[in-house]
Amino acid sequence: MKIASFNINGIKARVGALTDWLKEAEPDVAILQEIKSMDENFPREIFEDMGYNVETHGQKSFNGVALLSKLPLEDVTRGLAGAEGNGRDGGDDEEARYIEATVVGDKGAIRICGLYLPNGNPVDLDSTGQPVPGSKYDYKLKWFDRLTARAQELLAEEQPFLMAGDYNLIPQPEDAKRPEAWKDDALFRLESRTKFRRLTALGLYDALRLRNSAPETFTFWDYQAGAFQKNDGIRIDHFLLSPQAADLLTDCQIDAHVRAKDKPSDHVPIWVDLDL
DNA sequence: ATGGTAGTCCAACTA
Repeated sequence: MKIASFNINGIKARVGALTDWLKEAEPDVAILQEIKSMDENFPREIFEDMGYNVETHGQKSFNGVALLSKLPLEDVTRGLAGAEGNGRDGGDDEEARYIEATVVGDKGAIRICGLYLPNGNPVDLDSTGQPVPGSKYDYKLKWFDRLTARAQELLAEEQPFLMAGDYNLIPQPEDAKRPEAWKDDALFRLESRTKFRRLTALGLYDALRLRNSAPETFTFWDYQAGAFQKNDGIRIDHFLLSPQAADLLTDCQIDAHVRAKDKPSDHVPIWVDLDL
């Protein structure tokens, strides 16, 4: 079973690039981020005509996640528990960033968690260096805590699951062409990386690093300053696998060539193949 | 320090 994640940066602008890649890559499941569309405006028929079931969790203009699957999407849930009602998440995930569903393959089921973790910039700190409550950076760090809580719940079930998407997080210096340029950025600051490390330390596996130790392996290149041509990128789109899912992993790849096509997203797809 | 690009949807925000 081939499961892919792709931050498409706007479905309206990406219908062509997305359908081209789907035809070429033929994933069984595609986890999408930044659809930037309300549910009723998502062009679901285009993907249904390609044989995909479609579940969206959208909002107007910003964020928004979706699942496309050739197999039925069961027990779909939208939003991540634990919102605080701090005005930014409205107490119930005002920002559409999370969706879950179960897919059943020939050899068993897997719970698929699709996420678009907050960017977190600008980093807003008080005089003691603590993130300002209610700031974007604070929201990012708290969102990590909520995701970690959900991972703990799922790990207790001891079943295959994965959490995939745009984590807006550079795990290590080798995951950026120019790590020094990111040292004070919410994508690389120590508080953010500590949260990511705490999540993986529960016992989740970074699928790419189970299969690939090649240098300069990135999933995002800024549109500006010819970043892709210089391979001035970062690795921020990740598949984290539960132990039971990691046991099924047969491959993990990044489709970097997609970034060189017409009207590309600034992210490229990353996918895993599981023996399911 | 600014502006460089892109998407959404026409003002400004997000990345």
